Amino acid sequence: MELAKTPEIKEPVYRWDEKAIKQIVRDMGLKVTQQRLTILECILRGRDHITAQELYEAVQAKDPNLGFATVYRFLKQLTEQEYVSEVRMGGLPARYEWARKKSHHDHLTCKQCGSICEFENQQIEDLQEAIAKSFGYILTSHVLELYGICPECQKEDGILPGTKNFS
Amino acid sequence: MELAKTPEIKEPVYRWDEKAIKQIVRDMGLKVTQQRLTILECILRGRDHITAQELYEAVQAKDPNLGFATVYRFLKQLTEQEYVSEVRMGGLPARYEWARKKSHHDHLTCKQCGSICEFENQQIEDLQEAIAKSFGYILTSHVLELYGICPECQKEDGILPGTKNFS
DNA sequence: TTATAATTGAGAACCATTATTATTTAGTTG
DNA sequence: CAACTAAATAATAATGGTTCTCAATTATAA
Ligand SMILES: [Mn+2]
Ligand SMILES: [Mn+2]
Ligand SMILES: [Zn+2]
Ligand SMILES: [Zn+2]
Repeated sequence: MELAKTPEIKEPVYRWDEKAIKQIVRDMGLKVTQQRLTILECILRGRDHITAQELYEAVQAKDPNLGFATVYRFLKQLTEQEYVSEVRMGGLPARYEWARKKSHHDHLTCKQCGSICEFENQQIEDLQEAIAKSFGYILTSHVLELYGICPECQKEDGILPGTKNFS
Repeated sequence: MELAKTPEIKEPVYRWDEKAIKQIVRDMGLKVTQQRLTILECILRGRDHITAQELYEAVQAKDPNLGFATVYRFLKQLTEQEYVSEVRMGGLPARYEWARKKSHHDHLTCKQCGSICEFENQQIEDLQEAIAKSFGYILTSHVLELYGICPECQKEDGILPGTKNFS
């Protein structure tokens, strides 16, 4: 199931205790509110590559009063300050991941079931730089998303299209 | 201004006369309607990397009755049958280009003014294949978009952020 | 020409995201 | 601790791109 040959350098979960989480919010120059702590907990301890909607649902479980806009607002701030990074695939809703526990990577997504592999490839990164330079551009960012059919879905001939486990 | 070191193999414009355009629609297995001819004319003779909205406006100039949904509908069919390809950048509106006059390419976009360079790089394509294979995936498609600052905008220190010429 | 299935235009619906605003609250200052 | 103020929140409306619905129209095959 978990075929992610990830290059992720995962910091252990206990790194993210109450105190550490509060410190993140302070470091961001924002007020420490229970809402922000709850949202951060869900991001740090929940699934990776989460959508705003999914995050909202996770957060709801802990605090049913926590509003919808608050999740989006805070997600935006986290993205701006590069605590999380936003992964956009086609016209689909954006997905978010904690950016500071992994090095830069791109994604390979199964079109059938949605499972995601992370990879990094310095050769491609270098080629991108070279291309930009050849046009006289200063490269500031890039999006590289690969789509395909994962080994699981190749086997089963893909009759489980609703599974969608964006791991 | 036009710095696009494009690899495009442009077929001359006169290739797209009335007859040829009608034939495209027939080849698609669709009925030949004046609306579809008008839309195709605008795609084939108009600017490249056009948005649905821009296309709609171009089409409006020729036929003010031609509806909005018709443009989207036909664009989708064209995309499905790979007559045009859809380029999505982040959360921005999709842009479309006639896919059958150029070979596959990716895009380098200026964040400031929006000008687009097209490039193809077989090395990157090969690496993508290799990555997918290494995870056991069958690669079906990919998105590679580079973003940066174009030479023009580097000069002028970028005080013309509204220019947006998605060439 | 007729029959019929495809196409159209208008507008409603949709969905992710952002903006607005009145109310509440965190953090500071005394 | 109490008072103050700027920041944050929840609810809700608005937005913008895109898709859907459906009654009316039209292209094509027989
Ligand atoms: Mn990732
Ligand atoms: Mn192009
Ligand atoms: Zn799969
Ligand atoms: Zn530029």
